Amino acid sequence: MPELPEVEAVRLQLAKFVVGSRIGEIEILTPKYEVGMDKKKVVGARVVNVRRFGKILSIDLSNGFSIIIHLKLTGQLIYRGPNLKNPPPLSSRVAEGLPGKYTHIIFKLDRGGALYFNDLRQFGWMKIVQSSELKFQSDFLTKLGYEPPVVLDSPLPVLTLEEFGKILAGTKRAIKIVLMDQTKIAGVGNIYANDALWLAEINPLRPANRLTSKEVELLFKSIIKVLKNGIKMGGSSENTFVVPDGSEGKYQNFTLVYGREGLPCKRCGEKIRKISLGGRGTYFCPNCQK
DNA sequence: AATTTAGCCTGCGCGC
DNA sequence: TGCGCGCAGGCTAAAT
Repeated sequence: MPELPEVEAVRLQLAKFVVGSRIGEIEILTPKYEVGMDKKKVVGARVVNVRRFGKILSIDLSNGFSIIIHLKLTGQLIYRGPNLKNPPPLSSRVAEGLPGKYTHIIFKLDRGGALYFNDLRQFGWMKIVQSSELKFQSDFLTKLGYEPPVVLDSPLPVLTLEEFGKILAGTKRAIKIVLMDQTKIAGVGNIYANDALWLAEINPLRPANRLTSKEVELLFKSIIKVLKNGIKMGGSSENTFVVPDGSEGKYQNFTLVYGREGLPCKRCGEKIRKISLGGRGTYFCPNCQK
């Protein structure tokens, strides 16, 4: 499930592969993906930049339009073409080749390149907007909040410790729910919320406004730490996630607590418990996360 | 105004 | 073996 580190891994490869390419034909294979995709706004334009706003990607074009994309749970963007010299083996997470069973959109690029949008569950979306409309708190960015400082060139305003403290003090919702609220903090999803809380030794159910200032600071640092580690590992291929060259991330092999139900806590050895919180799988150590 | 819930969609694992 | 059913999950819109 692509969160900030996963989407960042996609962004880095896309920037390498498609910046400078000209968009030729666009094939939309699944009718529901025609909504918001007015092809003639982008055909013939050149890709000038690839940005990331939280979990949303923006492919910026030379003609003032941007293609914005949310991969949600199972979306994939895969590139094949001349800018990928030695493609690694296509992960088995990409079903039935390219185009495959779950390919919905194909962007034909110049010099024989192509960008494929796959999505098994079809929760992901893609739409074309004017680049000038991609502003902080705009509807097109679904009113995303501040972003934890983990990359140098994020277009969203940086989440500071002070701002983080204010956000937590303003709600009594469970801390994990708040961490995953994109309108408050952009980019943190289920995997990294679980791991950050484990690292900070804080129970996911704790009301946000009841954290001590010490805990707030530790949690802030923990969020940054786990996100940076996720980026370093190229993201987590827990589900169907792959990067544009078709290879997988590594973080799923190094999660601190996520997905470790019944396994020993990496800190104290206690059995990791799984509960449902806000409809999402929540993993924690009942001994060291108080 | 803040918070919770249903729905989008498909594959998978479970029980019968 | 095979079938149906519930569950998973990010995010939005609607309901409370």
